[in-house]
Amino acid sequence: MAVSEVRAPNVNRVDCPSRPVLEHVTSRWGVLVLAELRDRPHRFSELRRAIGGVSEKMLAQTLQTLERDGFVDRDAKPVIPPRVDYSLTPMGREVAEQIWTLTRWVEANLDGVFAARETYDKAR
Amino acid sequence: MAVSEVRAPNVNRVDCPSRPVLEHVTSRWGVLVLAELRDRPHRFSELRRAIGGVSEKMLAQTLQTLERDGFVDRDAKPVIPPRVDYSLTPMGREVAEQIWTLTRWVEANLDGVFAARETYDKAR
DNA sequence: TCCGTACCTTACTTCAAGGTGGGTACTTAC
DNA sequence: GTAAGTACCCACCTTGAAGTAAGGTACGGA
Repeated sequence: MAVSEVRAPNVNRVDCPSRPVLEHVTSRWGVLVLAELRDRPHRFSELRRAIGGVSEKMLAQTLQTLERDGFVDRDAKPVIPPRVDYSLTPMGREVAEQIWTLTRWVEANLDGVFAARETYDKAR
Repeated sequence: MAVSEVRAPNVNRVDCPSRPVLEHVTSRWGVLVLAELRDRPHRFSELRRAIGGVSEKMLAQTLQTLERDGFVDRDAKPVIPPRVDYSLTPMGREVAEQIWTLTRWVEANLDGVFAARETYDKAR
């Protein structure tokens, strides 16, 4: 074994660097961006129109974070008017697939959640 | 077709009720709680010790939200001192499985993320 | 008698997420 | 000529999420 012990990443550790990464992909807008880019690349304003309620600021911020982490590829063409295409990297495609499954699951099981809430609320 | 059109749930809609649900399961502590409960039921303070950095307040709040949505089952035994066991409902087990896969994926791909960040940061 | 454990709740405070509105630089459509 | 689209960045301010701290209860042990 090596002299310096290399700790395996563990999200349960307060200071584990995997925490922020997980938070980026599960963030409010991160989830929706990844799910949306799953089926095809989008331009900035296309994404903005597709995802209801995102402000330009938050969309730009979210895309930057995801790009920095290596999930999103940004392709800026030096033309006027500006044209920027966002797509998933191979790594991004893997997470997006999982996120997408999760979003579809939630959509499909909404009724179950509502039923649970009714039971819960009636019990008090 | 029926007279009243029933819109299918769509996370991309601002007002779609699936949004909050998705936010609950992908919330900072929600993710970690679900992942932790995946392998076995936990008591409150067990969870608190397992998940680094949660305050009692946030853990209680997170558990309540997940219970109300029907993902977590709360079993409070009327004994002194209080004993409360938290476990996953069948619905909860389905999401937890996905969340768990995601967390493992992130842990396993941390190096890829770091590499991407280095490339990104050096480019400016 | 006071500490410690277990499972919370409430009040107070802080900090970051997010919204708003402005600016840029250029083009096409009205 | 003026408005709108494109893809942002920047500064300001509000809101809500989260942290901190303390209280509450019923007991068991020192």
